[in-house]
Amino acid sequence: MTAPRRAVLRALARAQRPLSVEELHERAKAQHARLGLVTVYRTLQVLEELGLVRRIHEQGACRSFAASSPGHSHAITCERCDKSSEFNGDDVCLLTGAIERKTGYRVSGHWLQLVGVCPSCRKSGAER
Amino acid sequence: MTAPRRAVLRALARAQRPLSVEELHERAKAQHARLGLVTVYRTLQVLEELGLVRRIHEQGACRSFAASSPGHSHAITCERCDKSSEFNGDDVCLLTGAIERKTGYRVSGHWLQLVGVCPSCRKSGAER
DNA sequence: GTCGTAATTGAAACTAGTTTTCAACTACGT
DNA sequence: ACGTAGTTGAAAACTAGTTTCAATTACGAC
Repeated sequence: MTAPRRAVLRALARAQRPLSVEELHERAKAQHARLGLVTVYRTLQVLEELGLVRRIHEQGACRSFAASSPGHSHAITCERCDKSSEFNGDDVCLLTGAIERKTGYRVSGHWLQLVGVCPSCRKSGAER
Repeated sequence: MTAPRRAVLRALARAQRPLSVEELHERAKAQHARLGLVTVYRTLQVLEELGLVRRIHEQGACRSFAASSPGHSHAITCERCDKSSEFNGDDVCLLTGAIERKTGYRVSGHWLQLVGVCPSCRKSGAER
């Protein structure tokens, strides 16, 4: 555990929304000025393997990352402010039985990404 | 609707698994020899907007595409042979209520990608 | 505290993937 | 057959991500 890695972790932990590698680099440099972009990539790779970070899949590319709690969970991202939260994913597991029956596949894994409007944007913005 | 586009569509329609842009280019060239890679990119973009093609999101990058039927559905990909199928996604919509209560977000969209073992691989391979 | 080793770092070079540019070409309605 | 708007492919430009390598750093053994 080195200073550069701590800087990346800290920037990720503080973020309220998924960050691209570039953004993360910018922010983490506040903690550790001579941090290299390469180290951000490498640190993310390690953290992803450890399950501490999740990649956020979006429409086109999938280049953003967010901190993730251990255990089975999914992310929901606000379409207005990009803020990202997690929720427990056990409900989804209940669906696998139905899906196995429908498709004939044996389901071994899944992931789900949700988009919505977060509570504070619901208050401030016009309700649809 | 031009010959190059037809070639791309045809290669996609025939594929039993998601294809990368390169693979698609290779296969579509069988129909239209001097097809440019750029055209494949452009055609995919158009088809994606029309909802005829879906991007398959995988562990690391998300670079494969598969034909998709219109309407709300999700993809499931076989982890052994990569074959990809679709299924109706109405079940998942039932979850949004529970998720809205849990997170406070208003859910406006989602997508789900599943991984599993397809029927024919289940037969041939050793059952776990 | 000092030493040694193995892992980590950052810069630069490199590769892969994707987009833009632009002149030539093609589909399609007139 | 003609005109026009949209499409095409090659090359160049660009972006994201990876590899290489010498210098640096963490950390356990002494």
